[in-house]
Amino acid sequence: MSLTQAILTSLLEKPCTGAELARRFDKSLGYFWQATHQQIYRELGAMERDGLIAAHGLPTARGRQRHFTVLAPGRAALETWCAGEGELRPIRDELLVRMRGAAVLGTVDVSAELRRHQGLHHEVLQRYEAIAERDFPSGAQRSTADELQLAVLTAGIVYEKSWLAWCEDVLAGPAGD
Amino acid sequence: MSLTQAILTSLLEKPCTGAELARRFDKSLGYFWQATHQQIYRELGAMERDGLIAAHGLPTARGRQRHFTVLAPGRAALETWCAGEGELRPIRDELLVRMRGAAVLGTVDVSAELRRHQGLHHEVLQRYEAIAERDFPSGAQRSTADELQLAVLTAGIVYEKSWLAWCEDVLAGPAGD
DNA sequence: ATATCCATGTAACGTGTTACATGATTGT
DNA sequence: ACAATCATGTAACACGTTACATGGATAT
Repeated sequence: MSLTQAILTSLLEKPCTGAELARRFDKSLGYFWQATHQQIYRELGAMERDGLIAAHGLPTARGRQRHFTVLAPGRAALETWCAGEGELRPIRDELLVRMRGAAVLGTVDVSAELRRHQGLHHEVLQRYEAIAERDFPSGAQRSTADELQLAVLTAGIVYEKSWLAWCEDVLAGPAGD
Repeated sequence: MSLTQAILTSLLEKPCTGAELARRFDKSLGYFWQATHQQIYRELGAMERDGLIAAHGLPTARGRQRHFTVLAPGRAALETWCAGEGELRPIRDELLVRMRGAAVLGTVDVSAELRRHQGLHHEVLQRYEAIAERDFPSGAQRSTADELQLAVLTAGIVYEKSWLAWCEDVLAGPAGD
C-alpha cells in the first residue's frame, strides 16, 4: 500500500504531527493520494510499531501533540519501494457505470450529469494550473526535485484536461448527427 | 456503491450466473469497474436478499449453477441511481507517489518505471482501439445506446492516451534541458 | 472410478469511510 | 469557570483481496 510511503515522503520533507499530515493530505499530497485522519493515525501507529518512524511527545495522554520523524529503516524502506515496480490502476468511474446503465435502460438522460462533471473537472483544472503557475512559473530554473514535483502536478493537469475533452466530445457528438 | 448497479446493468443485458458475471467483469465491464468473483457472489447474495434480483436454480446445493434475473424493484433502483449524481474520483496513483518520494529522496531514478508504464499504457490503448474498431466501426449507423457504449469506451481511450502523452512528456522534458 | 475442471461459496485480513469519544488548548 | 476548538483516538462497518474449501459436471 502507498499510504505508508506517502506518509514517509511527507515526514521526510518536514516532520510533523498526525493532524498536520491530515492537512497536507487535503492539499498537495491529496492530488495523487488521499487519506482521512483516521487512516493516518492507524497507519502512524503501525509504522511506529514497525520502527519506521518515531514520535517525540508521549503517547500516554490522548490529546497531546506527537511529532513524528522518519528513522533510518523508514528512509531505507521508502528508497526500496520507490525503486520498485507497480501495476497500472484501471479506470473505476461511477459516471461510466451510469452511462452504461443508461444505455441498457434507454429511459435515462445523463447529459445533465455530464455537464455537471464538465464543470467540476474545469474547476479542478483551474486549481491545478494556478498552483503550477505559482510554484513552478514557466522559464524559471528548476532542480531535479522540482522537475519531479512538477511532473506529478502535470499528471493531474493532463488528467483533468483529458476528462474535460471527453465530456465536450460526448456532449457534442450525438447531438451533431 | 456502483458494484450493485454494474451487476444490474449486466444482468439486464442478459441474465446469467455468477461465474459468467465474473467473466464479463474481466472483459467489457472491467473497462470501467472491476470486481472479483468473491465480491460478485457476496453482492449477488445481498441483492437477492433485498429483492432486486432472483435466481432460478436452487441455492441448496453448492456447485449448482444459479441463473439470476433482474426483478422490477431492481430495474427501478437502477433507473433512480443512473439519473442521480456522483462525485469526481480523484487521482490515486502509485507511480506518482513513487515520483514524489524520489523527488524528496534524491537518490532514486524513476525513468525505467516511467518507460515501463508507457509500454503498459500503450498495450491497453491498442486493446481499446481494437475493440472500438471492431464493435463500433467509423461511419456505421449507431443507436443512442451504441453512442453511449462507445462514449464509455472512448473514455478509456482518452484516458490511456493522456497518460501516454504524459509519460513521453516527462521522459523527454528534463533530458531536453 | 477417478482425475480434472468449473461454479459456488467461506474465512481472514487489509484498506477506506463514517460516526463518535476524550483529553488538551485557547479565548473570554 | 466555561465554551469552543483542536489533536488524538475508538468503534463499527463497507469494500476489496487473497487463500482456501466443497459440490457438481465432464472426460477418460
